[in-house]
Amino acid sequence: MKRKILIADDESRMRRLISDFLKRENYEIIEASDGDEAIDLFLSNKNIDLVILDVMMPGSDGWEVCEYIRELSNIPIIMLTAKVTENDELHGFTSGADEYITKPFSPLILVARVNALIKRTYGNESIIVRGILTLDLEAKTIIINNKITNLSSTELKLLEFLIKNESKVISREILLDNIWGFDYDGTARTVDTHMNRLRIKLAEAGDYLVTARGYGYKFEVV
Amino acid sequence: MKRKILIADDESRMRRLISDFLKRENYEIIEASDGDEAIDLFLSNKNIDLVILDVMMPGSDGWEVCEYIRELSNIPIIMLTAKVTENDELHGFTSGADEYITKPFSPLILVARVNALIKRTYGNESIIVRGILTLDLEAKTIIINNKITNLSSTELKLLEFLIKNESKVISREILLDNIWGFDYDGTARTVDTHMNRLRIKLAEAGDYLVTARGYGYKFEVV
DNA sequence: TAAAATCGTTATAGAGTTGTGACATTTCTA
DNA sequence: TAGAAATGTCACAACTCTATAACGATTTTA
Repeated sequence: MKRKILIADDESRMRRLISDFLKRENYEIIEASDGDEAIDLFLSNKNIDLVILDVMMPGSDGWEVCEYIRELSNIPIIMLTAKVTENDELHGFTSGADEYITKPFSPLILVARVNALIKRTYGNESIIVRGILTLDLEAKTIIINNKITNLSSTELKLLEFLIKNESKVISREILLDNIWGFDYDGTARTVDTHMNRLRIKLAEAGDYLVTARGYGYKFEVV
Repeated sequence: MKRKILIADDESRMRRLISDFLKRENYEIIEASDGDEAIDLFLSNKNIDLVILDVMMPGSDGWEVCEYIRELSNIPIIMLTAKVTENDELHGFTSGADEYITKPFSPLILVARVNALIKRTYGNESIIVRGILTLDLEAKTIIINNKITNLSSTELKLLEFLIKNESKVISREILLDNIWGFDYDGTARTVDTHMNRLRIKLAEAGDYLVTARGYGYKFEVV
């Protein structure tokens, strides 16, 4: 899955620099040129995975943006500080940022920190949350509205596969190949039945399993 | 069990910051505003589990407090240093601290270090309590509703392994590998039989051993 | 040494899972 | 709007997996 990163810096050259390096690492980049735009973009893009904030920006500065975002989410945040002053330290502690990088910095350092933070945060995810649905891969259960339901082996594999291809329509053939195995030669109707059973177990989250008539199915949080 | 942590720092904002983050992790916090108070509080609170000391403090500084405490106890100690100097390193070696964290630091890093140190120090305790079940690894017994039952070697290893992987489903293969050994080539049915025997011994806590059909077993306090 | 405890295996009944076909329902198209 | 195509739903039979008891072999304990 391509991770989405929001960068806020008022210097366009700096944004471009960071953006280029991160795109090379296969990240998707969203750029904001000041603090207020950063907040706007954060709110309108619901699945941003990491935020990089310059401290010095017109309008809301980096600290304000950081605190604002931290109110809403535990998403990892990296602060770019021109020089660490006493003030910055105090800000940093209370604003909830995860990492600090002092300007000037080597882009490679930045990339390394981003990679590390992404991995630390999402690397060994055994619990996947999408909307009101929580999938616990270790416990082999789903939780919806505080109700725990067991998933059978096929159901789990099916749901996991669809979530990992979130928003993409997957054909029955591909589902059969990936979940039942390439040599499996049963009918495609089998997929429908299992989707039906999954929807029943997903209950209020059943709508997340979307039929794409003529193509297959996709997982999408409505 | 709630672990008790003593924090000594002369900056109240810093104390509050650390305290907030650790309380969120369910630690109980005791705050000292200088080195002498830290020593007082350490002596008057007999069951402190970990100490965090700022190096720079009026009165007795962090190193002195560290050495003092180390005379009395092997309790884990984390030092907060403004910047690591040659001198600090030398101090560090002789004062007996377990960890160093350089300011400024991310609160999350601190929390992670504290968690790790707590686990390293107290993680391998010999009495494990889960719900109505008490497992005594040294006595090789379990206690349920005041009734003591002996566990055989296999039963003990099985129960311990499952508890240490609480809430995670463990396959029979992994259980066989970890408890019977990699070279063991018996049938997976053996696990079932032992689970059955364990459940009988666990009596009212038998439900803690949950069958995950198609996957294996997990330990979970209901 | 005899009795008791532990252990691995096997057989079997029962419970959960799965695939399939039949039919109902929805959606698309001419 | 009628018919075709695609999908949803249900029931059932086949299949797989698990719980449990019983047994013999081995080890430990009294």
